[in-house]
Amino acid sequence: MNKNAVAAILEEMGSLLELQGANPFKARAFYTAARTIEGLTRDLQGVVESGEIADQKGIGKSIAAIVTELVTTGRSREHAELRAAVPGGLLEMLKIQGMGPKKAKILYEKLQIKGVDDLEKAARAGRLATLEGFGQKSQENILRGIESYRTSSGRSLYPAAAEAGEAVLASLRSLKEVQRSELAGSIRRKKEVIGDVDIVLSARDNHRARIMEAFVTHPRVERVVARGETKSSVMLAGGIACDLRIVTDEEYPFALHYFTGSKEHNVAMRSRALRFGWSLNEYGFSKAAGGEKRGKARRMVRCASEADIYAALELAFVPPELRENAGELEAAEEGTLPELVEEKDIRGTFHCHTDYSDGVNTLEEMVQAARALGWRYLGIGDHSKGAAYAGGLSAERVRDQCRHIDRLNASLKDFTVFKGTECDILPSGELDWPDRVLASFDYVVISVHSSFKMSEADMTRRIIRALKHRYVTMLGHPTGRLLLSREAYPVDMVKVIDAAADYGKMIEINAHPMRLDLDWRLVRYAREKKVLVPINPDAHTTDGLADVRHGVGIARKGWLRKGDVPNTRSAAEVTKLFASIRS
DNA sequence: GCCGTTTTCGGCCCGACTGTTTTCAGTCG
Repeated sequence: MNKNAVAAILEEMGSLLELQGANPFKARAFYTAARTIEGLTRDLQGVVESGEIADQKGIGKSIAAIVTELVTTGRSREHAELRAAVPGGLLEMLKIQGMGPKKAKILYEKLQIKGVDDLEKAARAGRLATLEGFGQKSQENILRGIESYRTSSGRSLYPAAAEAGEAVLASLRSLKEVQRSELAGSIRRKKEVIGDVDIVLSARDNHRARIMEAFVTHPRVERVVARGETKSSVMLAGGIACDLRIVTDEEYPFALHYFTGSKEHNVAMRSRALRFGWSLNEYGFSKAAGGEKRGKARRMVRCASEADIYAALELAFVPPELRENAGELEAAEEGTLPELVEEKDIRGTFHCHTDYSDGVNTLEEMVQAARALGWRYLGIGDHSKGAAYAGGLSAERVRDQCRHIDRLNASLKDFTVFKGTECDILPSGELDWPDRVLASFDYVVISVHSSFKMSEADMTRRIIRALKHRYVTMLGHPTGRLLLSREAYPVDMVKVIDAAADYGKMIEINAHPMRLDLDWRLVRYAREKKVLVPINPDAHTTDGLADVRHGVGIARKGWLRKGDVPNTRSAAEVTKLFASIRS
């Protein structure tokens, strides 16, 4: 059993424990362990076999035994017992907004409700409102929750959520009452998948009502979920949830920090604050209850910025992208936080399309757009012949395009167009171009565009075989996730990254808004394995080139420095890099 | 169930909002 499956089972065990009314801290221990397993980049089986599993943070004797059992036998007795004790449908009910373990438990015990369908029937029949602790409003909210659960996954890709959040933020910022404001939450942390949009702003107390009114009546708002003086929640068009929090300007740095998260980072920060004798919340530091017992209380510190909060806890400022409690606090304490790659470091990109295949714009238009971004080069990667659905080029058209690029290069000053291809990886792992054609490019991107339904083992073998090919430069859209609603094809990315490290190949971060598919943990793993990670927008239009910014966000989240991203290098250095990968 | 800068017990982050209460529990982030 692989780590994602193990993590999912631990997660489920946490929920089952909550549904049983077990000690909530016990349930939390399972959630924490799930997160730890999920974040492992080493082969879980190896970690289990060597016995190092029990050394992992948040995994003790009991959970180590469960994980070991899961990895070696594919099942866990304890999990099976929990499953037998709690109807599976209750787990699904927890996904409904406003429905937690306590309510689910009551509904099961009093009304024998065992799942979402039962719940809907009971609510429609008005049977929920008769229960103690429930009422007419709860019943209506539950019905609404069921509807939105069924119509949307409740999660968006980063680019869509960021666009919606920026639109709402921009109109709030136009109000003169607003002092400081920012998108917080997972958008600020640049997660590839976003649960909701969080906005934090500061204003004087007597201005809050007017700002809150502007927020809940914003044109993008479809429904107001909750409305208070300092906090409101709405549903934006497109099923994107959005929260606004208003604080005083003095509280602002604390609120921004708090609502940026992650939850795990916050918990670690609060624990650290307690060691200083302080309690940390979204409003500031205060003397911890029983502070004298926990440690000697120090003088309160006023903080004008997030950096001041970290400084007060004797930490370097942690960039939002790193706040996952994945080693960033230790690095901040030691002063070893990385200098992350920035958008301004990008000097070109390697995977975009022109009207030779399925792109919209001409070669010249794409080059002009790249120059307008201040770039120094552009790599073209139109589709190979087998990609008929995407206007794949014939060998003759490749020759035409190469000559076209030569002519263009001769006319350009201080700008280089690289000849590339996005070559299909055939189901066998062979490439869609013969070596003779591959040799005519400066570099080769390879991608899977067919036979998505292979087993994980076969897909992994297929990709690794293709990656090994001498003319291959980099792997394109590595997990193949096209849309959030459609799962990625199954592939063991840890093995693929290991292979890329062995063969000296690169793996792209595909920054296309619908295809932001390289998880930050894998990006970080690639860096640890010294695999170079170019950021490619997979642009099909001139506008699409600017999508590299989404990739930069994920790169930063994966702890990438400038040197880890080859498209921060000069054209001459890139030319050398391509040549060295080939030799 | 996990953990340890007063360690093998006794904590485990903390506050807003909602809906149901008449002082609070549940949920969420």
